[in-house]
Amino acid sequence: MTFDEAKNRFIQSWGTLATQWGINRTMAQIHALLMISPEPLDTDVIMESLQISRGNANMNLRDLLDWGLIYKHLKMGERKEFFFAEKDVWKIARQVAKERRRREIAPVIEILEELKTVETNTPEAKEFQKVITEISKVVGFADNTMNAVIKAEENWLMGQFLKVFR
Amino acid sequence: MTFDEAKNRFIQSWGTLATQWGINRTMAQIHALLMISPEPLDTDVIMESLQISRGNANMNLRDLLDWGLIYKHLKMGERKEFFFAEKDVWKIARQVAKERRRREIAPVIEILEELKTVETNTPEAKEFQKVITEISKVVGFADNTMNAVIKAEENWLMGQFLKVFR
DNA sequence: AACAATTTTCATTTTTTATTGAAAACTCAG
DNA sequence: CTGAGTTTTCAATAAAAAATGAAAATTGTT
Repeated sequence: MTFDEAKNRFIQSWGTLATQWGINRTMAQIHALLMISPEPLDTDVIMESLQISRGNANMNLRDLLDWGLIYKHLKMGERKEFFFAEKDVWKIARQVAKERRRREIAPVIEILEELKTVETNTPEAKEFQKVITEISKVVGFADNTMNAVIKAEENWLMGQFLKVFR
Repeated sequence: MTFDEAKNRFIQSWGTLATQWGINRTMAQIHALLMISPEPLDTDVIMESLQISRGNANMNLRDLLDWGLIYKHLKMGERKEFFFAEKDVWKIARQVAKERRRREIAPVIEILEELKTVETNTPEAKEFQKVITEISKVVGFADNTMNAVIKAEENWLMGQFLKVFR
C-alpha cells in the first residue's frame, strides 16, 4: 500500500466510524486530515483535499474548534487562517469525553432525577420507578467513568486499568 | 408530574438520547416502552402507543431482537407474538458493548493494523505512522474496557471502579 | 475611507436515513 | 388443502441532516 492510499483509507474509515457515533462524516474527515498533516492547513487546501464546499469546510472547522479538537494558527505575513489538530490522542479522548458528558450525560441525569419523583400507586408505576432507578445507577457509573478519563493523566489511567486486567 | 407524563417524558428522552448515539429514535422508543412495561406487549399495542406503522414497528422490533435487547414471548392460545425487554440494565450495557465492539471496534483495529505497514520515507509518512500508532493504543484501550464490561459481573465491575475512585 | 482578501452566514438543494402501507409470505387450525 | 390471522418485505414517500454557493460581513492594508 502506498502512502497516499493509506492516507485516503484512513480519512475515509475515520469518517465512516464517526457516522456510527452520531458525528458527521465531514467533520471527522477534516479532523483525520489535520491529524495526519505535519503542517497546519488552510481552508482552500482542505476543500481541495476532501472535495467539499467552502461553507461546509468553514462550518465543520468551527465545530472542531468548539470541541477543542483543532486550533488556529496564524502565519506571519499571511492573512489566511491555518488549522492544526491536537495530536495527543489521549488529550482528544479527554476532550471528547468532557464535551459529551456536558452535552449528553448531564441532561439525562437531570431528567432521571425528575422522573424518580413520580407517584408509585400502581404496579406499572412501581415497575417504572424500578427501571428508572436502575438506569440512574448505570448512567452514574458512565458519568464517573467519563470523569475519570477527563481528569486522568495518561499514565494514571493506564495504570489503573492494567491493575484491573492484571 | 403524573405517571403518564413521566412515562411519555421517559420514552421521548430516551429516543432523543439515542439519536445522539447513532441509534434510531423509534428503536430506542420501542425499547423504552418495553423497559417500563410490566407485561409483554404485542405489535398492535406498540404501534398504537408510539403512533407508528406496522412495518416500522416490525423492523425495529427485529433489530432489537438482533441486539439481544428484547425477547419474544408466546402466550398460549394466542397466535400473536408478544415482546418484552431485558430489564437488567447492566446486562443491557454488556449486550450493547458486545455488539458495538463486534460491529465497530473490531473492524477499526483491523484497518489500523493494515495502515501501520505503510512505508515511512517522507516526514509526512512518519507523522502519519506516529498518529496511527497512537490511535491504535487508545482504540486498544477502549477495546479492553469494553471487554471488561462485557465479561464483568456487576459487582466485580462496580468494585473495581470504586477502588479507582476511592 | 476604499478596497481586496478572507471568513461567515443561510436560503436553497442534495443526500441520506427513516417511515409508510399495501402486497406477499408465512402459519396454523379446522 | 383452505383461509383467516399474523408477520415480513420493500418500493415509494416523507422527514431529517448535510452540503452548496453566492451574498453579506469582517478584517487588514494602503
